[in-house]
Amino acid sequence: MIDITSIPPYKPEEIEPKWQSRWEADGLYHADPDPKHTKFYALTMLPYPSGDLHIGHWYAMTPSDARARFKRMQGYNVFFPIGFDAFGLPAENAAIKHQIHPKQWTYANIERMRTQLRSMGNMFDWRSEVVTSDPEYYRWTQWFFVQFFKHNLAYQMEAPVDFCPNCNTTLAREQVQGEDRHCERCGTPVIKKNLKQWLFRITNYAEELLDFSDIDWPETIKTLQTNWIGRSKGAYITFKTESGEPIEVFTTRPDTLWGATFLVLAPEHPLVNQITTPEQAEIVAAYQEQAMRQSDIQREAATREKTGVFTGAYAINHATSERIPIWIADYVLMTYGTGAIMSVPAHDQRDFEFARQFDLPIRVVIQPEGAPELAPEEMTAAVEAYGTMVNSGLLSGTAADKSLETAVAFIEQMGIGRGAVTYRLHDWLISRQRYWGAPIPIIYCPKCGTVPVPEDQLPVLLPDDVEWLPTGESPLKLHPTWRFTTCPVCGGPAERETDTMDTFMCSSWYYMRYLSPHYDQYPFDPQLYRYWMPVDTYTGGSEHATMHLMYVRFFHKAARDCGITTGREPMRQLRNQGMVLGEDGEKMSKSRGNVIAPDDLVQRYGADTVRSYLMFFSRWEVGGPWNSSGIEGNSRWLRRVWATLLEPADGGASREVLRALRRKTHQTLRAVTYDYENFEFNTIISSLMELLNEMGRAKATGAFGTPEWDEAVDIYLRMLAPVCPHIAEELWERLGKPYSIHTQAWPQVDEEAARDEEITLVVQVNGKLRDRIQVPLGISDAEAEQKALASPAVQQALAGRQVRKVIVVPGKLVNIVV
RNA sequence: GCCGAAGUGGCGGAAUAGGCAGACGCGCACGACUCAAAAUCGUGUACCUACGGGUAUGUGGGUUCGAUUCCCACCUUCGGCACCA
Repeated sequence: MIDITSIPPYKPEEIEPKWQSRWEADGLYHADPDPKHTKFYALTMLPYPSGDLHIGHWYAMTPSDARARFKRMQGYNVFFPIGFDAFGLPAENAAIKHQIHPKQWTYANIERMRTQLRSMGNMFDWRSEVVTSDPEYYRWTQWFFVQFFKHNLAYQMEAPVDFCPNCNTTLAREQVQGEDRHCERCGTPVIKKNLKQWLFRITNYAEELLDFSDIDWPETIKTLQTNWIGRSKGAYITFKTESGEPIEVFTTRPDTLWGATFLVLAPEHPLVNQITTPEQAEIVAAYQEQAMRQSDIQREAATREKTGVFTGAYAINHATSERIPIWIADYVLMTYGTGAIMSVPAHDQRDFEFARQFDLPIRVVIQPEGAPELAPEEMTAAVEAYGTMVNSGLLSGTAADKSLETAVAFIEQMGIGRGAVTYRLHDWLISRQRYWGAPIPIIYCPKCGTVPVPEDQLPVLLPDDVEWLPTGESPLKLHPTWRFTTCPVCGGPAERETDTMDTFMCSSWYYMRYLSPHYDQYPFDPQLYRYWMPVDTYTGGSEHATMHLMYVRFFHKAARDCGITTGREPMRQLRNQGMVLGEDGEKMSKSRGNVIAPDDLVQRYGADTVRSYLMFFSRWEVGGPWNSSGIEGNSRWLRRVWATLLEPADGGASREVLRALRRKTHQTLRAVTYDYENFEFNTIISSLMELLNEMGRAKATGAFGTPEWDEAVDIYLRMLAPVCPHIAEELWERLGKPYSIHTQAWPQVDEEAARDEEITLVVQVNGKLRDRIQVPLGISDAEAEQKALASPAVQQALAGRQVRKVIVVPGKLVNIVV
């Protein structure tokens, strides 16, 4: 009899901290360049130190860690670093609310989160840790700004910009979201403010950003970025006012030029005041003011009635030599194209509505194929389809498929315009009127103008002795001495820029700093850069699609053009995880009381169980609601792994049982290898559960202690190690295998062992399942057909009917058609 | 309105993708162990059935010997965009 009590119980609370300290002490996860191994840079998005590691962090990081471990066992030299995106508003809000310095708040949170992160048992190389609010980090953030400034990729502009009245700062276009145009961080609707701000020329890279050919990124992210960039092909066309003032418009339909019966300018268009006639001046001014106020409140839905006023001025349509009126209307946006349009009411719905509203002429110049002949007075909507050009002078009769290029050629020949491409994308506004960020390293000198801080004077340090006003105004502006300095060029008195940088700037290059976080000659050690870059796999949330994930691509390309980086893209492969919801299916939030705290789970079940459940409960890219009883299943599974592998049993299994055990072991290995590679984490766990069930059955029939059993155990632990690193290490040791399992090689599939000897042949009659018969592998089609027809169940289903056709799918199925 | 993703048992999901629908787990039911309970182990678990079989992967069509998988139309949910000329 076997003495069950001799088996020690599985105690994750003991083995997990034990192994974590041992791995740490041994530097097990340190990655250094090694020419003998292919490098693999695995990266998970760095967390913001909000105070507590939440289940979302675990969900993002655990599968990334498991896959990094898998890659390492496959023989890659894997670098898997971690850090903190430590600048940002919450720290400052805490400062204002609780009278605690943002630095103190941030660094205390980081300390706490480091401990929590360690409890996950990830293979982070902590030597590479980066904190973006450390002066030795933001020195180089500022340095990048200076390089961009020198290469004319950073510039200052005064314009109406999006401003969050709650966060008290300007925002980039990407950080304004939704129909009500609210702040990405706090949800408050933004307002427009006329301010002088720093921007990066991301629009220079619009075309290159649309090219995803070098990278393996999810289609959804590529689509979101493509839509955000919003490329439109068309033409610029210059009209002239009667007094000879040029007005340039952008259109995607140069083929409709002959139908342009009026022009519309945005109310803020700089030409408006110049061209407005004295009689119209008052009404135009009133409209401008109203439009200004309206954009200050909120932009309304697209369905609202068109408004606008006539300027009194006329322009000449060079194509028709016609005199056409110039209007202003708020449906034309100053921020897109040239802020002016040619209005073609017959072929653009918005222009149509405007023309009907104000009784402006409508002229048909496109006749779509198959449509009844269009008559302006009968139209109830614009016809936007392409078609044959009509009423278009020399170009009349041009077919739909040629109309665009023919029209552009005509316009260019006439010298009134040119083919062009515009983008919806705006330049990246990086100025923030906040304290807790990297100061923009610029000095304003009354004599020398705008001067970058010399590189050897970086970083521009944030002063510690600051005070917050309840108004939320940046303390840097109010600091008694900090802003006053001397000009680095002439030495005269000068002032510092008091704005800090968007924190997305900090997170645009951290993957380079990880390589050498304390290197003080350059943002990174070039030798390490050559070895490790680019990032091979990047993981994180898809909510960053048009922010971080676009900025980081821009940044890398811009840095390349400054001669700093190489390669077109920073991250070769991207995968996004979904979100863990509360048990009620809603987003977790303190106010809802549905928050699942990972620390509690670790205490109750151990990190390995939490890890395996997170990888098991849903498709990783989808996520879903937490289930408190679901995790019990994973807890049971690991206890069963423990018992099945450790508890001895009697031997004496038959050859068939052992053969079947080997087959299942290697089939599982094949499936699990595929799943790790392809981010299909949930089926890794179910395959491991299945194999354990099979091992349990084999053990009950005497497999324990046989070479086949030992092989199954060995392969099992190696497959388990990336998901549950602690229990795998502990069992590995208890079974007398050499430390550490995490430096072992990934096992090879023995295809011979994995091969089925018998297969289940599915027999259908007219596509309906009638029988399943066991046949040897490699059976001929004729034999399969014969066996299928011989089946009594099939004979019954055939009921004596004539067989018309038999389809045999080798190794799978026979379908008999009658 | 435009762009994109997704709809499979009571629940999470599987089916490497035209070829056995529901793997694995949760839950539930029954049984074993126990004075009892918990834990553990075992068995069962899509629906209907006149026990022959029939019906099922959001709905309706289509292609095919065969469709969760491909095509068309529609419905629902989620995400993005918002008069972008």
